Amino acid sequence: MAGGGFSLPKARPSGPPYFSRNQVANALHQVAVLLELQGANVFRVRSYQNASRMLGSLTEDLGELVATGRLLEMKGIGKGLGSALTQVIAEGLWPSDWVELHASTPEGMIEMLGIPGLGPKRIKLMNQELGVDSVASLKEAAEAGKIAPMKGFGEKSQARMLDGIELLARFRARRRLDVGLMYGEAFEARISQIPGVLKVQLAGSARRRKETIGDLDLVVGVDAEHHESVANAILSLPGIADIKGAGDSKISLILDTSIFEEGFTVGHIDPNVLDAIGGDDYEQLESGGTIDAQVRLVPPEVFPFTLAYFTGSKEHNIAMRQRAIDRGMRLNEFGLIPEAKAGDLKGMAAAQYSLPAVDEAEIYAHLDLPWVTPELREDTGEIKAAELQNLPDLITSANIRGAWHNHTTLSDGEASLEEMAETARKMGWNWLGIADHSPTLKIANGASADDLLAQGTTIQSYNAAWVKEGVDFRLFHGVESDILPGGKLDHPDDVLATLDYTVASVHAISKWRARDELENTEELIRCIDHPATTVLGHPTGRILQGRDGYEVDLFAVLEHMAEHNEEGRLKAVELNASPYRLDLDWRLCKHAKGLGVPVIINPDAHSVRGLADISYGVMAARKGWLEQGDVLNTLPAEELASRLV
DNA sequence: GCCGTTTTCGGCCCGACTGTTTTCAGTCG
Repeated sequence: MAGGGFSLPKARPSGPPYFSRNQVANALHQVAVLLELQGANVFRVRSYQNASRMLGSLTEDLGELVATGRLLEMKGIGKGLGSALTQVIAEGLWPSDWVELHASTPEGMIEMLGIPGLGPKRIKLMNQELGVDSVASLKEAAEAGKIAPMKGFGEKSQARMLDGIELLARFRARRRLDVGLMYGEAFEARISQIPGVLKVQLAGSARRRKETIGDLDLVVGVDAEHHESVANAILSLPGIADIKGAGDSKISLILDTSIFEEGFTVGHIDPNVLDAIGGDDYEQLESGGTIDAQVRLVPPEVFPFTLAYFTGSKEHNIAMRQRAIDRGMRLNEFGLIPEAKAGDLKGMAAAQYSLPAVDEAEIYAHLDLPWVTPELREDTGEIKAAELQNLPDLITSANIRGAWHNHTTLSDGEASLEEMAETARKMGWNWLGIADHSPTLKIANGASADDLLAQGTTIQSYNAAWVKEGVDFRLFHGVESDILPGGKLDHPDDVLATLDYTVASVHAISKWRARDELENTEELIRCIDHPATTVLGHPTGRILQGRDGYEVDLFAVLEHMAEHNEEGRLKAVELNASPYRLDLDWRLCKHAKGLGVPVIINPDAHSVRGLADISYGVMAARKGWLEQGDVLNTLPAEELASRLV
């Protein structure tokens, strides 16, 4: 979340609107969390959460919604929130009870929510009884044995809290998608080889391709006669560091790196990314790493229901469940059960009356919907789109013909121009763009104008040779220019004019993070207005699990880019495909698409191996509802070239 | 706090597991 801090932002001086939609959605989320910690009615908490999510996925201008009063007509915005938000946007004043909530809740209590197994109720209780108000003071109290004697707590709870604190310190509780998939696929492969296993599939946020993953969910289909032997076999697989719990249908485990048959390495990481995620300690941390996994064992006829249920998201499930209720049925992890037949039966006992489904598509069909691909299951409009038979035809890796933002040994890449081109061709691409760093970025060995021009000459000669040989492949020549103060680019205009394109990116992260949203937004817009700027590179500078991006109103930036595109000047936004970045965030892809701003997925490869990171970008693009036509990588080389004039 | 072709009150998704209890609350997904 941009900004990071858990506080209500200051109103921008230029309002109204005094706050961006992101800021308001964030504030609502924070109020929901604070209300939980105060022990407020859970449904009241939920309405704040719903409103936050609704605003976060809105594509209309919030200021306009307030000005026209249409905000009050939106589902989830009633009298209370409606007038509060109107005041926030139109007058720049946060409601006094929100301010009071922030003032009266120690920040450490919010941090404590990140400890697995600890929720708002017990945090509140410990705060009242023991004065615990931070992770540090909780650790102290637990080590002193003060937690266990409390009513409703015990020795085990106390020990679990200490374990949880250690986990939080090591991994901030979530892992990047690439790491999660690596563990998940390895575990899935091992389970699939156990005799008696009919099916096994990774579910949860990994299947939905979220940029970070809390824990792994796997669903295993097994006949009753093999249930016990399969459960035992899973518990004795290599790679299991600890067994947290093992019930009849659910096994809860901690996996470590010994799950990988071929060992574990983190591969090449950019120095500036590495710095943000812990520097030289990172590889050691990751090789000593663990991840939580839950395995559900179910009979084969129940498998699709359990898979759908544990794929989530929670919000998507709630909406689906409601849809079932509207049709007189009950949807859960065991089945889709007509209420009239289920009666008072619960859980698995009711499942015998379930409508049959051999796969997820049949479950959706029972609810009059086409199958919804897991990436879209976030309750951000996919159910409505499915209902209207209007789901996007999502981009796939097979649609990708090339990418623009890649590095060579001219700056900080590990591979030569030739090696990069060769690998791209082997991947079946038709073109590749080279965009090495510009001079200001000394840490990345930014190339001088002369070296850049020489690189251009080499590229021309390669292209000429390929034409001669009848090879359907070409190189594009660009640069990744630092965005300098005033939104300026890092090369003279006459040098930039020799290039096919310019990727403009922020690298002076600490400086940008020290400034406010308004200044950063204006600076980016100035840079986008530079005639040579073609692509806005990694638009927020975030490093997942490392650092938040700088604050910027990307809605405003994208709207500005849209104006250029409408007037025929190509201004594309990068979806940086590095699993450490995935920036543009998928949540904003749909907005870029709606505005008509082209997206380009860039691996930002610093080695031949790095080109493969494109797959993470495609996952994020799919999650962001992008279709072939929204993404420049899908264009044939000549068509792309024609967009550059 | 929101919502309503059973509308202004009484609902709001629902089940598993854990650790604490001896009938249940808290947490999670």
